[in-house]
Amino acid sequence: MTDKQKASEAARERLRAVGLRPTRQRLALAKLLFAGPHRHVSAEQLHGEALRKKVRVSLATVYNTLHQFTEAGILRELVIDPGRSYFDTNVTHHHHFFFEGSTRLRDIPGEGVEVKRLPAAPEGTEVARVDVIIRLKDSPKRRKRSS
Amino acid sequence: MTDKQKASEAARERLRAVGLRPTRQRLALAKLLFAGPHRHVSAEQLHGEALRKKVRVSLATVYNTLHQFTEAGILRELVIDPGRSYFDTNVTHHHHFFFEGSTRLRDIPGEGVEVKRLPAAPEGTEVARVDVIIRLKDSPKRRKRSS
DNA sequence: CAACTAATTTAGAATTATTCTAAAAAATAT
DNA sequence: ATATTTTTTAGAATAATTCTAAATTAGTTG
Ligand SMILES: [Mn+2]
Ligand SMILES: [Mn+2]
Ligand SMILES: [Zn+2]
Ligand SMILES: [Zn+2]
Repeated sequence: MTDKQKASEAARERLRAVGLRPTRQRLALAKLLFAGPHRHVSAEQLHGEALRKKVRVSLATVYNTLHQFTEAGILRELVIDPGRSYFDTNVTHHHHFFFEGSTRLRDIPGEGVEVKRLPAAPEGTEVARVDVIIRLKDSPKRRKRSS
Repeated sequence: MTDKQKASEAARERLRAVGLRPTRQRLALAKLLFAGPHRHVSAEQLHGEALRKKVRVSLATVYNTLHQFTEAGILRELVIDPGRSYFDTNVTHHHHFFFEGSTRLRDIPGEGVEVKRLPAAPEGTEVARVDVIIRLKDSPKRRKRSS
């Protein structure tokens, strides 16, 4: 079996597992998202990729699909940048480096950070998720000695 | 001296300290933001409050002012909710509870959370800020015993 | 398969938050 | 006062996202 076929199988199986019909669009998007290593994509980015690969799919469907995948638990939505959401194919416990001024995100393994002494969730609520975002800026090459 | 006068003085002094001209609009917004206890506001919210208090100010000026205050270090911008920024009058080190499905934020004192074993910032970058967001959901009243 | 029903996709309009533009107004400096 | 610089503003523009309602497609049943 070719790699392409394997990716198709995997995508089909993934949709079946979460109870979503394996439509042409969803299969194509699932392949783009889950074929290679983990990634962080915006809706526009993914839509662009699909079009480049000659997969005809509307932007509305990309949004619908990303939200369906998120609800199904095979994607995770990240809010990090004002005015744009990212979707993360890595739904295991982990945190993020964010390079300010860019759109780049890098994973930090879940064991790589410990969040200690979390206060209890307020009465009537429970913790849905803990997000740690480490915002990075370029470090100045070298500080001039002050005059 | 009345409380009102004291708030005006304080606002004027705050603007002077960061080198922003004490215009009518900036003074009014500074009073709304910094008079009482710490708060988390969106631009629209603050604009609404100003209008209710008969302070005539445009929404564009509210945005300009919030960004200027942020650059000056007397506000901090929080990205938590897709499609809307909050501005935090508490610029000391602290983290947040966020009540999903609402727009409510609650501070967690900086000492209340410890982030341990942070990996080093990648080469050429340095940590600008570490944000910890604890996303809360309503806890179910009581789970029915499974049948 | 054919017919049916329910789910999905889509184009395009609408909405929302935010930013931009360029002209008027206000603040400061001379 | 006059001049210079900064600020404000209305309104247009932009960008991401959501909505609507009609067309298409998938799964199901006879
Ligand atoms: Mn969403
Ligand atoms: Mn901003
Ligand atoms: Zn990630
Ligand atoms: Zn806060």
